Amino acid sequence: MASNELGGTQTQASRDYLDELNPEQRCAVEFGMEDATGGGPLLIIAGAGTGKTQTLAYRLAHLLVRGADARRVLLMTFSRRAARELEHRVGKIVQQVLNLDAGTGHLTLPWCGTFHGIGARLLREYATRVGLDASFTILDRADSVDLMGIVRYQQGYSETERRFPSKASCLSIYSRAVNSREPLQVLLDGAYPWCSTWKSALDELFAAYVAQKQAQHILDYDDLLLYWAHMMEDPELGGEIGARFDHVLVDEYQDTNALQSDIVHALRPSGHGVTVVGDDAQSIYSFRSATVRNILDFAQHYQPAAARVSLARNYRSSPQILSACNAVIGLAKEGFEKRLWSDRAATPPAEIVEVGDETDQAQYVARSILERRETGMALRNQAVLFRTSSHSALLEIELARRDIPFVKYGGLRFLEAAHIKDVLSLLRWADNPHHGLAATRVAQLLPGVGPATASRIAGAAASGDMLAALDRLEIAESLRAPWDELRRVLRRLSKGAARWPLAIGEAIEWYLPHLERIYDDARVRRIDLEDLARMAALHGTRERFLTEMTLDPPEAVGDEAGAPYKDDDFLVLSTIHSAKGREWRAVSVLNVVDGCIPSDMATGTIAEIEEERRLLYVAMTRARDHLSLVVPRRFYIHQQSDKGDRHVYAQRSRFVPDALLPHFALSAWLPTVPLASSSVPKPNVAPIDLAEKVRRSWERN
DNA sequence: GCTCAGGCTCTTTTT
DNA sequence: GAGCCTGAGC
Repeated sequence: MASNELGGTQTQASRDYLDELNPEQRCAVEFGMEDATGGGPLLIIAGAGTGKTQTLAYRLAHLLVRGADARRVLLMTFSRRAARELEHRVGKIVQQVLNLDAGTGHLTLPWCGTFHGIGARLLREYATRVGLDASFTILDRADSVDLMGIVRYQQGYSETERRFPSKASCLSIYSRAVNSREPLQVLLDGAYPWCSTWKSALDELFAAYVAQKQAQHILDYDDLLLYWAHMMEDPELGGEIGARFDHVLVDEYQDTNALQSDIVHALRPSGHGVTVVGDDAQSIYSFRSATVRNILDFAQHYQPAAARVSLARNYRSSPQILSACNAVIGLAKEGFEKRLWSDRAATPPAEIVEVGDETDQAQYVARSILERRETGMALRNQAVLFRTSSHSALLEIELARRDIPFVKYGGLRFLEAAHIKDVLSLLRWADNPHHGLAATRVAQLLPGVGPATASRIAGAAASGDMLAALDRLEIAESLRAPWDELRRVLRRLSKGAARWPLAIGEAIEWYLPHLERIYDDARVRRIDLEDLARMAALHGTRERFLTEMTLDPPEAVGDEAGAPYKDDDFLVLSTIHSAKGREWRAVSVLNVVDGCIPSDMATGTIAEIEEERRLLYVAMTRARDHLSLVVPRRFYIHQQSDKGDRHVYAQRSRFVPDALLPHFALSAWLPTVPLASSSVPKPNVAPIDLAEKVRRSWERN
């Protein structure tokens, strides 16, 4: 697109647009520009709110303005949302600098996306050269767990007396091993000591899991990186892929794992044209094998060492909020020493609010959100963050009760609902006849078909011409009608026959009778299917729809689906992980107590606890003008099988010890006394103010 | 070979 | 409260 026009259009007028940057940012943007290759490796340490995206966008724009070819720039971000935003910002800057009018068309960076997304693209392109089927299907996490479960069962590890790790544990061990590139025994001893004795059994299990994936022409998330890394290790192919790019930029480098850093290093072994950006204090993805060592050791990886620029001026938060953030991260054990500073206008200090229990917490938060809204702060400028998706359950009820619209990020996804997976499985099976996992899932929807029949059906489908093979298959007479229906829809969906997006309508139409039969709440689920159909229409082909739904699933409940709601004002609820890179004027953090932050699932090792500390830091640094940490004193514990529900007293999070309290304003909040307990007449009660009551009836409460 | 009931375990964060 | 495994009954 615009890249062609960019070559040679370098102008003098473009110099002063860098004046908007502060000296450190400018240094990062201009680094190595005297060199046609963009200079040696560069590490940008960008603290929270220091204009990281801005700096990266300017550096990219600067490269393009000075003649770099947009098609030869590889930009990897953590999420698709971040990729889109960067692309948009770069386009705007370039357009302004070169005085292109809006009609010139938007600049596109064709190689801009997540590691997994870029990996998938390269693998499809090089599939035939590396022995893959170019129409491979990508397995999402839940499907990977299911496949691991099947293999686990086939290998005979599911007999209970042997107490073998669960399918989910098996997959997470496998995934950790792949992404960290650690030998299995080392990984087990370090992170899964209770599984250490299963080393050789796990070796066998994983070998079978890999064989199954290959037989079914499917890749899981880890494979997208693993096969890519393997391609890079081949001298010829690796060189060829590396030579396609002049510049490699990686955002959120603190959250990359060993496999990803190997890929980056292999793309450009000399480090020329490599820029990585990140903040070690915000590393929160070690459960996905991300290692903060990548960023801590990046500079020394090269000879001579990579240049390093640190951004410490914070543009986001008020000095009061920042001092609380700095205090919390100041207690961390390791990291680049840096203190963020801000000269924004003063605000009241960050708050710690004690409430009675989680019910009070929900009331307090809902109420304070409405109060701020009354002062003119729109709901969309406010967010509520929490460690675990379920922590917001009570608040969601309270918000619904008060008619406060919200969107929730993180946690259970749309795609994980059984009825969505059923329909997607049908499409995936039609797309990839070898996909036994999808095939067995679909076949078992037919009443009277269980695992045995389903696996016969899947086996037949994988052998050559799927439709002919299924026609030949012997199926019990009692299954005749549903079996005919299934083959009919498969024929209509088969490659070539299916027009997109009409095909999804056919798939849903076939599925509806099964939906009605299986679920009591079929009507609600049917609405989800309508949403799915709408999303499908936004993608050009079936293959792209299936790939993108897996790699970039709709992030929020209600996201994408409800276009008419887009203009509405709504509150954001989000897990802290999903809040990365975002900011709001007011942020409330729920359950700032030990057991939630840090999660009691993550207090085993010092490294885990340190990561939980960074998690709280990430949550706090999202706030611009208002921050409150909510501390419920009493907790109801459900799901403790033996004694039933009980409640426990919680301590304020260990990450905010008494010594840090001077950085906060402390308060306690009590719910308004319920009417019943105040109904005893008190002396000197004021007369009932009916006028007040009438006025109040117009207030939103 | 399919389905359903009953007893067991585990419970986070996500591309 | 859900998911997993087993075993009884059809």
